[in-house]
Amino acid sequence: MANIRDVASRAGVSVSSVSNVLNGRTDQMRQETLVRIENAMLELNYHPNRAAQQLKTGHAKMIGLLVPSIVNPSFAALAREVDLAAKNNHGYRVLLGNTYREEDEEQAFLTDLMSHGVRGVIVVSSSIEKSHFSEAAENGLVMVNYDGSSVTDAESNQILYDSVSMDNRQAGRIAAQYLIDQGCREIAFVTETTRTISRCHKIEGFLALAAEKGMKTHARVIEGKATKAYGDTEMVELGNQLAATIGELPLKPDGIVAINDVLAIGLIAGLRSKGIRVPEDISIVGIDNISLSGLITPALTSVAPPLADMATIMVERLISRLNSPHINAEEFLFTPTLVVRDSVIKRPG
Amino acid sequence: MANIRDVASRAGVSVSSVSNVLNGRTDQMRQETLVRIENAMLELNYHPNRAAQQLKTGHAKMIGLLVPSIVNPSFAALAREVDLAAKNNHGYRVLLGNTYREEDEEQAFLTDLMSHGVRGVIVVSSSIEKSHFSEAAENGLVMVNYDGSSVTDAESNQILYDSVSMDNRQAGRIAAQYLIDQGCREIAFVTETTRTISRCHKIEGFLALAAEKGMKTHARVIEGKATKAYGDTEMVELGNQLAATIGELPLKPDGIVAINDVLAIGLIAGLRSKGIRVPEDISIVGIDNISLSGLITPALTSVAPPLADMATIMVERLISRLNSPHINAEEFLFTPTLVVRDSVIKRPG
DNA sequence: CTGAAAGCGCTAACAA
DNA sequence: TTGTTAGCGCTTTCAG
Repeated sequence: MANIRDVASRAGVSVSSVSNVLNGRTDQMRQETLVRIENAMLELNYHPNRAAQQLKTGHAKMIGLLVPSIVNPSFAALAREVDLAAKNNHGYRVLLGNTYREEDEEQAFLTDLMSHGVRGVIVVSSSIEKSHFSEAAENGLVMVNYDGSSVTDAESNQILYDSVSMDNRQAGRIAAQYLIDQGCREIAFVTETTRTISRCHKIEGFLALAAEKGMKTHARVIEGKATKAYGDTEMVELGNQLAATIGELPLKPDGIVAINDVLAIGLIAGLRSKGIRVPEDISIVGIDNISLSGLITPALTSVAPPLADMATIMVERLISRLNSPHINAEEFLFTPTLVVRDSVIKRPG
Repeated sequence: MANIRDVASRAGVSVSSVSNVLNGRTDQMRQETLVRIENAMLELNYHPNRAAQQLKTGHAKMIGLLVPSIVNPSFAALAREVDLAAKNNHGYRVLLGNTYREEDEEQAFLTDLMSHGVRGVIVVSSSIEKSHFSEAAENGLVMVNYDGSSVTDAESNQILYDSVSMDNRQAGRIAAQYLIDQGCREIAFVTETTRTISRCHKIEGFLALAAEKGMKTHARVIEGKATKAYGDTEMVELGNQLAATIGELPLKPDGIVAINDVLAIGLIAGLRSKGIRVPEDISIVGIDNISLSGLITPALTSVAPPLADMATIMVERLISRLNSPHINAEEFLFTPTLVVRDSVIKRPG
C-alpha cells in the first residue's frame, strides 16, 4: 500500500503538500500542484492510512452505534439509515455494538470505542442517565441519544447529550385520533410494563387525545411484563399473552394502539387464535412501521418515524460537535406520520 | 487517557515490559513485576490505544461484515451472531457495511476496511468471484464468504477464500422430505429467478429428494423476478405476485418450499388474498428461520441454519488466517435442521 | 529478565 | 506557496 511519502515523491512535492490536499487546505495551493498531487494519488491507488490519521488527530472516521439488538427490526432499520448518512454525507463508517440493554455491555462498548479512536456514538439505551455514559462523556466521547430522555446536568442545568426522537406524544395522539376517526368507541393502549420515557410519552399522547375527544372513560392502558426487553421474540410472546387478557375482558376494546409493531404482530396472532378477528372485531395500530408490517396479514397500519431524516441529523450533530466541542447539546423532535394499511376498519359511528 | 508510558513509570518499569504484558509475553517475567504492571494499569484505568497498535502492527482488532442489507432479517441475525463471536471469543469489534449487492459499494467498503486497518472480513455477496474481491485479497485482506460459492484459482487450483454455508442441498432435501412425509403429493419449489449458487443447491436438493421418492413428475420449480435482490420488501412483493401465478395453475401444488422465509411470508399473504388457505389448502416450508417466522400466522415451518456455530467458525477462521497466512482456505458446510411450526398440515396419504 | 530506541503514516506548526 | 520536522502511542529488536 502506497503511503503519503510515495505520493509526495511521485508528485515531486513534500509530504505536507500532500497532507494539505488530504485535508482540504488547497485554497492557497497552485492549481498545477494540486493536479499533480491528485494524479499521483490516483496512479498509486493511494488511500490514507486511517490509523495514522487517527493516532495523530485523536479520532477515527468512524461512529459507534450502540443498540440493544440489531435483530430488532426497528434498530436494523436505524442502522441502515445511520450507515447511509455517515458514509454518503461524511465518509464515516459504523462500528456496531449489541448491548442487550445490559450495562456491562454498554460500558464495554463505550470503552472499546474510545480505544479504537471513535469519538462519536449514537446511543439507543433507556439508561443514558447512568454513570457509565457520563464517564464516557468526560473522556471526550460525544453522544447522541436516540429515542431517549434528554438528560440535564444537575449543576449547570444544561442538557448533556443531543437527543433525537420522534415526537412520541404526537405518535400516541395520531394513533388514537385515527382509531376514533374510524369509529372506534372503546380504545386501549397496549404496552410492555417498563416505563421508558418514550413509552410514557406515547401513552400520554394517547390518553390526552382521547380525553379531548370526550372519550376519557373509554380509553385505557393494558400492560404486561416481557421476559426480556430487547428482543422481538419476547415482545411477540407478550402480544400473545396480552391477547388472552383482552379476550377475557368484559368490555372489549374495538380499537388498540400497540406500543410497537412487533407487539402488534403478537397481538394479532394471539387474538386470532382466540377467534377475535383483526380488523373486523378489533382494529389495531402499531408504532414504528418496521418493514415487515407491510408484509403480514392484515398489513399493519402504523405510526412511522422519519428514520432517514433522524439518522441524518444524528450523524450531522455528532460530527459537528466533534469538530466544535463548545456547541451545546440540543433536543430534536421529529413528527411521525401515519402509514395506513389494513389493520383498521371503518366502523359506523 | 493514560498511555503506556504512564503505566510504565507508575509501575517503575520500562514501556517494553508493559508492552510485553499487553501482548501476553509474560512467561519470562518475574511474577512481582507482572503484578505491579497490572496494578498500574488498573489504577490508571489504562486501555491500549488501538490506533497506535494498529499503526505499528498493521491490523486492527476489528473485523468487517459486508452484507447486502442489515434490514434483511437473515443478515441481522447473522450480524448479531458474528458480533457475539468476535467480541466474546476474541475481543474483536464489527465494522458494518451495507452494499445493496452493488459492486461499487462492495469495492468502497473493502477499501475503507483496508484504510482502517481491518484485515479480515466476512462477505455476503453472490459475486465474490469478481475482481474487486481478488484485488482486496492481494492487498492482504482475509475473507470468509458466507453462503456463497467457493472460488478456485484457475492456475493453482486452490480454493481462494474460506467459505461457510449451510448445506443447501440438504436444506432443499429436508424441506421436500417433510412435505412428502406429511402427505403432499404435488410439490413446488418457489424462488426468485436469479440463480446464485446457494439457490441452485437448494433447488437441486429439492428435486433430487422428490425424484428419490418417485415424485419426479410431481415436483416443479416456480419462479419470478424481483425488482431488487437485497431487500425483504421486494421478496414479499414477489411472494404476492407468485401467489397469483399459483392461484391460476391448473394443477395446484399442495406443498411448497420457499427459497426463504420472507418470500414464504409474501406467498402466504398472497395466497390468502386469493382465498387459498395455508396450511389447509397448501402447506408451506420456508428456509432461513428468521425470528419473525415464529410470529406470523400461521407460524412458519422453516429450515434453519445453525447460525451461531457458523458465525463462530467464520470469526475463528478469519483470525487464524490473519495470524497464519499460510493456512489454506477451506469450505465448511453446516447441517440445517427443520423447525416445525404450523404452516404444514398432515394430509391423508 | 528489563531497558533503549527506531519507526509505523500522518498532521500541523514553523521556517523558508 | 511549499518544505522540514517533531511526535501521536505502540511494538519489537537488540543490548545489557
